Amino acid sequence: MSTERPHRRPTITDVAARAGVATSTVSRALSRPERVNVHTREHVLAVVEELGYVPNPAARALESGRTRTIALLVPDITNPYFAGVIKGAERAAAAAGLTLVLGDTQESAATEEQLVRRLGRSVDGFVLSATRLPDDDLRRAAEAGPVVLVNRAARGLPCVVADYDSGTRQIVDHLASLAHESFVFAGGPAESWSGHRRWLGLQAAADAAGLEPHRFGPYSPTMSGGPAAADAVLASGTTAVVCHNDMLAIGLMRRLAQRGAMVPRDISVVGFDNIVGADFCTPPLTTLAERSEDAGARAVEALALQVNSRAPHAATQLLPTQLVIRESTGAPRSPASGASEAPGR
Amino acid sequence: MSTERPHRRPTITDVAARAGVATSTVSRALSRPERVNVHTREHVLAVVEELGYVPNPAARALESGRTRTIALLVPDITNPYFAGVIKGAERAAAAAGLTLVLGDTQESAATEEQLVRRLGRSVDGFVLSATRLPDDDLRRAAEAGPVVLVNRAARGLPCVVADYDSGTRQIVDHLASLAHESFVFAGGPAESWSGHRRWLGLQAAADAAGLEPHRFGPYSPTMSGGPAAADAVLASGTTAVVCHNDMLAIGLMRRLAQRGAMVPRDISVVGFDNIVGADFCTPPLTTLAERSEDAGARAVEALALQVNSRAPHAATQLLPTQLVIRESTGAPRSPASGASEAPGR
DNA sequence: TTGAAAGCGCTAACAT
DNA sequence: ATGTTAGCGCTTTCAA
Repeated sequence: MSTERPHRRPTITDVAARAGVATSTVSRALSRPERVNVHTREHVLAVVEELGYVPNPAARALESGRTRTIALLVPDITNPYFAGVIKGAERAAAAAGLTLVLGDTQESAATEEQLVRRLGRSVDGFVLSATRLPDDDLRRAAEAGPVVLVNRAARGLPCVVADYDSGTRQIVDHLASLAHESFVFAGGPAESWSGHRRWLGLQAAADAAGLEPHRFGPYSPTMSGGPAAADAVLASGTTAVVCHNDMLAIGLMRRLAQRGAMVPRDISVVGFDNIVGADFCTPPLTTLAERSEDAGARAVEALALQVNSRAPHAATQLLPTQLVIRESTGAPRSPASGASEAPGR
Repeated sequence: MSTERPHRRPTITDVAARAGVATSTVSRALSRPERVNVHTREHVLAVVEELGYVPNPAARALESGRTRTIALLVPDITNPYFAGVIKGAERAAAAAGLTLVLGDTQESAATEEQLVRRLGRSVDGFVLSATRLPDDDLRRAAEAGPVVLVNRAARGLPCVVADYDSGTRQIVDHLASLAHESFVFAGGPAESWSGHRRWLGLQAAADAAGLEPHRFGPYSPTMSGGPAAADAVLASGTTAVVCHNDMLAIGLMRRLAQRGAMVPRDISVVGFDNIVGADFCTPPLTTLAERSEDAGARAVEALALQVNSRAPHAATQLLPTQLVIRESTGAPRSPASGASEAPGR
């Protein structure tokens, strides 16, 4: 057993002393290798290696004002959609040499605002995913440092959003081709920008296709929002329901099953997100696939650009969406053969 | 439009000057309020408020050597089990005033090791969840700073683990009570400690209950591992399979369905984790529930303790497990009535 | 090409 | 109770 006292980590001074040079030389050898004699550089690097020296990021941050750390805020980590965003962001951050701090805002604007404030000084920028913050707060945040939005647009801020215009059109066209004449949109949180866009898109597409859209809700965008939505939908007698997201759709389908309604025979169900699980729930869910990992990755890349260049730019990146048709959608029962109104018998 | 130049953030010096006191007084007023005259304190705090002063964490970190940041490393963020761990960890970290950095190791020991090195200087400690690192590496990491393990035990390191002894007994007893006489364990990655423990527990419990256990694998602990496992299981003719985790179990059941095998009629399936999705897959999965959020939270709490007290301690926290019986398990077909061997016909 | 020295913003002795 | 001062580890002028 060696006398392993937890020895102090070597500092740049230690390296300089050991190498017989000034600290500034060590610093240069590390960050601007070309500005130091190749010979001394190699010597310095050898000592660095020998001592296992690693620069202290706090000291660097103090000097430069940048931490090489960015924050990603999501409404709910356990929602598989955001898990995808996180994964993509994590990968892109690692690739850009940035450290990723994660925050769960618990679907709350207040929590989100607090996190932005708390983390503001420790990070170089934010990726705000499905933020619940009003535009004003967003712009204020953007004044303090780079901000990139995911699935939310705000004038002057860069963002990565799914192409909901195309997506909602795909959904409505699908429903129309099945001969549905109207549908219900089971909405999510009122502050949800993507929910708003989805509804706008659905209305426009319905208008174009001659369907009649109705909006219910708001419901919690989780499985627990399902029962309320299902009951309302059942009571309405609609033939199709488009849900704010897959979690809600799955929760809704469970309740539907409990209440004896068959999907899609009695009601067709469509979701948004195409989360893991949408393919193995019962019945497998027809849903609009977004590229969540791509979204996370693109957002971080855009942020990295701003962090590095210090140049704010406000491009909007539109990510394609694609309707994945599974078994939760079908033709509505024709009124004449509807079991519930079968005469006689 | 105001001439909003992005003015320099106020420092402690600005506050001191404005308040007409020394910087140390400001510092004290903020961190040790009781050690400063109530009157001056209030004045200082007012100025702090007025200027919108927020301490620079980098400067604090440089001085104290602590960053009030901890890292959580998980093998795969998109696995709902780890999403739970992350959520719990995030909540506990916020409660303890710690910032949480997240790392996805992509099921790779090399990536994990790299992350530990890269983040080592920027965080006060690590929570390593289902780490793939060998004991030696773990101990080395623990020398550099506090480490808490989730679902992995290593001598001398604090950890939070699920009670697999009880859990595997529950599984085997359930299978035995259904009159299964043997079962297959579809194993996960060879480096997985929890996989190892699960297998050990299953063997012991099987021994006690008089069942015959077989181990197949390793398989990828994801849905994509399912097909290989399903095919092997089918070929073996076993009546029951216990899968390394729910993702694998669900992937396996899909393949089983594709190949025309009925669950549980032809084969009973058991998973580990009780992820979201285990309740709405087809058929709903019998699985051993772990308290993933609790695990994440406990681990962070244990880490916070070490970070604050600087006192290493190595307690093992055992989290209860509970078998959730759903519809993927049932009695094996009695050999006499087996459809596949029905004579004649 | 290299070295000396001045901070970055904050906290913690040490003085008063 | 408050002020003065010396760093924490690093980068960056400015000189040599």
